[in-house]
Amino acid sequence: MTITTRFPPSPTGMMHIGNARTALFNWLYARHTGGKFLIRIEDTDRARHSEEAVQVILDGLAWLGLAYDNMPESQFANKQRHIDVANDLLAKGMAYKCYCSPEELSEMREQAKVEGRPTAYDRRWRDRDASEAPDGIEPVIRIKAKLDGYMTVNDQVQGDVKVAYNHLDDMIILRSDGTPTYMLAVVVDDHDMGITHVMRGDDHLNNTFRQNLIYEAMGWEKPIYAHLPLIHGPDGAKLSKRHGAVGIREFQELGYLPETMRNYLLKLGWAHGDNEIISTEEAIKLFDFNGIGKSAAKFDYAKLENLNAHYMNEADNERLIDLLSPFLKTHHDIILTDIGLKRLMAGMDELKERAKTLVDLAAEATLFLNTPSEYSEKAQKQLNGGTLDTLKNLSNIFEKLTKLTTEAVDEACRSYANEKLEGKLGKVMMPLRAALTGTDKSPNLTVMVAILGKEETISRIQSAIEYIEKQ
RNA sequence: GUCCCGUUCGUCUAGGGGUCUAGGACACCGCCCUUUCACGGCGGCAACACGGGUUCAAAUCCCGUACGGGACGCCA
Repeated sequence: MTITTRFPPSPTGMMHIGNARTALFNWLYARHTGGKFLIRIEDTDRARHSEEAVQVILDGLAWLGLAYDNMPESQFANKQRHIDVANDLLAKGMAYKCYCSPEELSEMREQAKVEGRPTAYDRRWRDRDASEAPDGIEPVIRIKAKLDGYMTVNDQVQGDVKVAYNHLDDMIILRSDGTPTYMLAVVVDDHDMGITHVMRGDDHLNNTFRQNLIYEAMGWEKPIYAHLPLIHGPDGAKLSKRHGAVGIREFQELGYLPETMRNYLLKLGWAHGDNEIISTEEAIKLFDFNGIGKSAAKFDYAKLENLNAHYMNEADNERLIDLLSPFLKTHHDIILTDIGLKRLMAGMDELKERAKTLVDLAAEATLFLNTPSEYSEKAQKQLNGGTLDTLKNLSNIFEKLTKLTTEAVDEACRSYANEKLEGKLGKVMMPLRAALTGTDKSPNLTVMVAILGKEETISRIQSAIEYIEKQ
């Protein structure tokens, strides 16, 4: 049998990082075993459903590079099949009609709470005859759970987990309006799609027992389960918006690379010895249930950033420039010209080594693309009467050089420092940095000068000289 | 309240009875490199939740306690 995993998101308008990890693990396992990875959209809640919301999920998967092996299936489309199964169960006596109104049920739960009993449905209609049904109430269909013994789930992550059958309630499988519930739909779809391995969040562990009731009643083979611990925020609570970015789209917009996310998410809850940097190819080779941890992990934004710096540094220059374009546009309102493109290509080795995210990279790239429009406070301190001569002299020296290569610039700056400034290179470089970039931090200046070229370099120095003279 | 799960440095984790004076990574601190910032190099700080067992020997196995998390919908 081909190993088949699945990712069944409900279209909520965003793809939570936790779901992204679930998708990644399922994808990895399918690739590792040479099996299949299927997508199913859990869109049975029609009120909340929208095409855009579905697209957000699909976009997220595409960005992460998780290709699936089917046409994304709609759970809603399988509605009739779910209903048929419910009726089948009813006919077999494995399910029954319950005529409780929602009000009656909540009353029952209230009462149970007060008395300290479990709040599960008390099976009051399990053995009653339909003739006792009150008027005007459309029944729901509930599954009949066994009353004795225990169900054991051999979870690939959690180990053997045992629950008494009588703790499982007779859950609703078909609503009073005739629509199937999630519990029924997942089981039927997973079975029909030939899902062999169900990997999902820990929060579904309890559901597993109830869902297994359906597998057992239908005589279907149950899948192998693996329940992943949840991802928490720094404060230990379920990761949510108040902790910072949680949607995969947000991470994209913050300038993280997909390979970073894959590596980080993989390591969050899965480990292979001391390996930290794991390529996707390696991950496919190594991924297994053994490496999955049992406890919830806190999301660490600092570590993510560090990893991203690593992958940025490794990334291909042309690809980085492609990825950078939208950031230049949205953050700096820059559209790359031919000259800009050339400068970035020349400076990318220098730039990418320094940046942690594409947002950082865009900001630094700006130094190559834009003439400074203002000088930062620290830059202003470098531009005064004391450095005016230095800048004027540098301008002349650069003017006379036939070609501003890194070596030539370096040589010129050093000998100027030796002759006029007691060998203090910083006294040459810091004013030059301020003049060229408008800041006190920048990539290697000799590289910058070489990339900017004679005309642009001298023009920027001249602007700084004018600025000083106006003071 | 009921049921289920978890607990190793601040964080992610390695560890599956002796090799653990508990290893790695991020963060933090210090030094070096250096024209700045960053990178890089070197070094440092820092953890087996607690209490009982089992055993010659426990971070590793068992039980309990505490704490944390999750589930208890005609949502998915």
